[in-house]
Amino acid sequence: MAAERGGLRDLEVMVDLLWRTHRPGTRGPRGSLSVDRIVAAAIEIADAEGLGGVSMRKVAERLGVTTMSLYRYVPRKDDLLDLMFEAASGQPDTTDWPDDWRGRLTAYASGCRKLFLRRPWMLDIGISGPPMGPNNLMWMEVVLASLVDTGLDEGDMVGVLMILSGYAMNEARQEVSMRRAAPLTGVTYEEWGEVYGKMLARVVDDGRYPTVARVVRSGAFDAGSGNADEDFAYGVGFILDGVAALIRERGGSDTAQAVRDPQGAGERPAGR
Amino acid sequence: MAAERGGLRDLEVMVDLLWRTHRPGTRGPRGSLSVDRIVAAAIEIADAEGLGGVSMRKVAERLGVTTMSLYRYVPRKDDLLDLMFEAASGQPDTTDWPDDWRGRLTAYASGCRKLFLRRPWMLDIGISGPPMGPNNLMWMEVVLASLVDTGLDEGDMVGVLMILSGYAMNEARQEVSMRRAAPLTGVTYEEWGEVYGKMLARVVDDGRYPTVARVVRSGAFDAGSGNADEDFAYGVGFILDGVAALIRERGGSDTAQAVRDPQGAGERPAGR
DNA sequence: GACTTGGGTATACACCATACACAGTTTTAA
DNA sequence: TTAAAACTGTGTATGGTGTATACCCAAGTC
Repeated sequence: MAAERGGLRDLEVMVDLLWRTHRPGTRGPRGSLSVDRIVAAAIEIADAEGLGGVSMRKVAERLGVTTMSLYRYVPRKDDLLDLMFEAASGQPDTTDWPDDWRGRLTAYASGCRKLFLRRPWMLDIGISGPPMGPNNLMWMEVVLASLVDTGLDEGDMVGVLMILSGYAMNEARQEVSMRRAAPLTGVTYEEWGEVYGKMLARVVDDGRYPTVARVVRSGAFDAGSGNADEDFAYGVGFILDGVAALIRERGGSDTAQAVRDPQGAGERPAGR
Repeated sequence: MAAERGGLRDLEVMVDLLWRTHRPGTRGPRGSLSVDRIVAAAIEIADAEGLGGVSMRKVAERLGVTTMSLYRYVPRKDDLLDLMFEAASGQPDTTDWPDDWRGRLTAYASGCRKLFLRRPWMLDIGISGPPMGPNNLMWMEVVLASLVDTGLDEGDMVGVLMILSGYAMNEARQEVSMRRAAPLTGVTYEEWGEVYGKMLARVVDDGRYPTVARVVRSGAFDAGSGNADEDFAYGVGFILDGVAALIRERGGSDTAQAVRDPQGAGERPAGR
């Protein structure tokens, strides 16, 4: 499905869809459907069967209407997918976020990851552009706002955002793909590292991959061996160390922040 | 298509496919096709029409055979996609890579990015697991090997690899999606930042997104305004600064490496 | 020679997104 | 009051998709 995504798409229309800004057009009969109901139905299916289970037919069926009636509300299926992504993102819940930038960015990253782990199908939707919906923009807002007092300029902030969100998405994708493979291959997520190692061992020990072989043997790929959450936090901490260094370089008030830092930043979990 | 990827898949078979290790089975007639030819044909189509143009029928047509004959060589279309990804990756060309870890990681990242920009359809293939093919493993090998003398342990090395490759992929994805949107929306990649800003301005200035509004106004999103390559290099440099800090923390020989560092690491391009 | 194995084919199925024309309903304009 | 216009949902149709199944035939083994 992701193949041609982003190819043909009217930006203005999409923005109207994302923000539900629509001339109601008071002429004809009031529609029985709504973008909200369609998206909700599609999300229910995706939650139950994965993104592959989402077809226009099935969405329409669930709503008790014909397939084609959906097209009165959504121009193309790909647009529906974008709307699903936006809706499933929801507003970030920042109620128990700490006050310092480091804590907030940590919370953001783990919030992203949890979201993707809860709704793995979101990872199957190819992002067709920068965030434009209210929810995704709010996620963006909370990150950027966390960095606003650090002395970083806007370009830095965007860079940090991209690196962090990219990492969260990547880690989630990795974990999800392993969990998905589990049912058939019969290897659970926790055993994956071992299996991966065995798989590679059959093939890698020809001297062309000495470092890979060494790393595999070291057990560094045993993803689930330790706590996956800890591994993730370690990676995030690593990135945030970089951010701290950048802040220092830009002459920002890093020390003040560092003192307030609640987690042992450079410390990495024993398992890794 | 990407929906159910990784769901049902026999790992052993896939490894055999990726490494072309197959009992030739000398009994029946020698096949006129081969995995190589099939993958090559599929890649030609993807290069010309994008991943959406790749169907089993069209691949078969191009090879002058029936659709179903392909299934004698490739169990499922998703497997063919994985094989395409592996084949298109090719072996990394490290001939003019520098010797220091920083230079090598920089070269790796930009090699990744260039690869994805040259073959955007690779980004549309959902990664179904860790790298297992000879080419992708070699990419992994060259990165890990670059870090082997830095004092980082294996877990660190894997973490660095994931962050860096994830960033490269993400940046490429962003750029590709903008370029793809260009034909219809009429906005070129270079104008995207401006358009994005205008789009958001219509909707964002309600006080709920003060930081986003500010960042948009600052022009930080004007992706093409400066040199995209420079922007990317800046992000990579930022990550590598973090790596350097980690090396220092682990007691590795960072100073020696830093001296050999060919690029002004912390320096960021003016455009950003 | 009989038998096994595997390659390529033909057919068929279920499903997909979506283009198009139309019927019914509601509001607006004349 | 009437006619036009706008809008919603339906039915039908088109041209695709991945792949299961059964088949025929060539090539090697016994």
